[in-house]
Amino acid sequence: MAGGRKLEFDKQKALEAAMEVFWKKGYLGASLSDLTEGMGINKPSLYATFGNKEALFEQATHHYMETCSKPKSEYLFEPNTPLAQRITNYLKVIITGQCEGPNPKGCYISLCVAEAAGEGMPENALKTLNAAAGYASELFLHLFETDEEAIALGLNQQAAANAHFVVTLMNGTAAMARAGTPYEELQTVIQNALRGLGL
Amino acid sequence: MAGGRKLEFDKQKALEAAMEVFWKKGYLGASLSDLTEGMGINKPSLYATFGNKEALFEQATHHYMETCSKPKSEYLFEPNTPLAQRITNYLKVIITGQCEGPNPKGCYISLCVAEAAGEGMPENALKTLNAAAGYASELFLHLFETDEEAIALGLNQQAAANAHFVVTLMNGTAAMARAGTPYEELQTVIQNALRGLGL
DNA sequence: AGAGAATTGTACCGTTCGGTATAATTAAGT
DNA sequence: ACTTAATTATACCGAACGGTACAATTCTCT
Repeated sequence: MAGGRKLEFDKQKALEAAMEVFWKKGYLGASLSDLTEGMGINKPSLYATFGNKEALFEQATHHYMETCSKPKSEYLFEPNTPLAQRITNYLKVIITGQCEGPNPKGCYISLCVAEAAGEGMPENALKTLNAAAGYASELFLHLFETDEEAIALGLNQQAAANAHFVVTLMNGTAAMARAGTPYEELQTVIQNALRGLGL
Repeated sequence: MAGGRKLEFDKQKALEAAMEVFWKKGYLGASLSDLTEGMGINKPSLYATFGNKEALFEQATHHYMETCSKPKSEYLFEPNTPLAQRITNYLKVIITGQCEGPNPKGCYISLCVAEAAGEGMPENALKTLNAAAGYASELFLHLFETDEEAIALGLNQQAAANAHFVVTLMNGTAAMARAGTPYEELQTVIQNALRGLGL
């Protein structure tokens, strides 16, 4: 006993489109008109499929982390690769993602976190965002504390400070990329970053 | 032949308050209700005194640059002080301003530039913002190209790249500060930054 | 074919947005 | 005291906000 009209759009494609809208406009900056237009559906379909704006944001944020953020972390743990090379590769692909390609410039998370500090963001959206925001810090903290070469180089002694440094720089490249700085100009900071870590 | 009722508020105090509202909420995020409430005046007074939201933003941005941004640059040109010390002092006061005090966390310009990339910002506000955004880059470019000690250290050879590095990091600390990172955790990046410059 | 379930488009809800018209105040100059 | 100029408070404008009711459409199952 079932039936009913079929969905006329691809749920995953629509979520991807919503992610791009939030990426470009932020949570508060993205209106329902922006979203429905970008997703190619109308409001009742959006609400029936994703709940409401806040729930859609949570799903879009999760999608961003899973498809754009987390996969890049593999570069940091590539076997048989010197630490400096791994960090270089990681930062290169991060900055590339911030500057180039079809996606909006900058970092989805960094933008929305900046927006969130101005208040006006609903509670669940904040929780989702805070969870995502801590990911990069924990990633580098874990790297500097447990990586064999990092320990040999003494980076584990000030693992937290070193992790803060890299994450801060990545937030900086995100801001610069969003402001329009091209990859070629931004990529040079990788060398400074490695020197700043003593590599 | 004059006369008329006296202004019941301090123009400069009101502009200062408007600056804080934009600093906290961004341009689009700051509603007229936010502004009038923060400034302690009502809408007709705001429009009579400052023009409209966009004109008020231009004046608030100018006020920010003159009172918060530019004065700190003196630390970079303090006589009889080693370059590393000057940069350290500058970054310390910058990060302090981003993390502590009565003002909103982070950087006014960095926030609004991030907002501007999402479109929806009026033209004159964009122009004002772009002019302000280039200030820090030019400052460090000028420092690395003309400072005696910088030249002796060879920092002028890659002056643009080195300036980009510092400015990128400052945008990063602004983002971290806005997200709530305290001064003590953020201040450690200064050492990494100096090492990254070879100092 | 017909009944029931689900999605669609349209039109609307109350609220807030940036901005303003109007009229009541307050002051200066004659 | 009276006119005139400027600021104040209130109330309002059309548009856009997030969200929803409703009816028409499209499907599956009997």
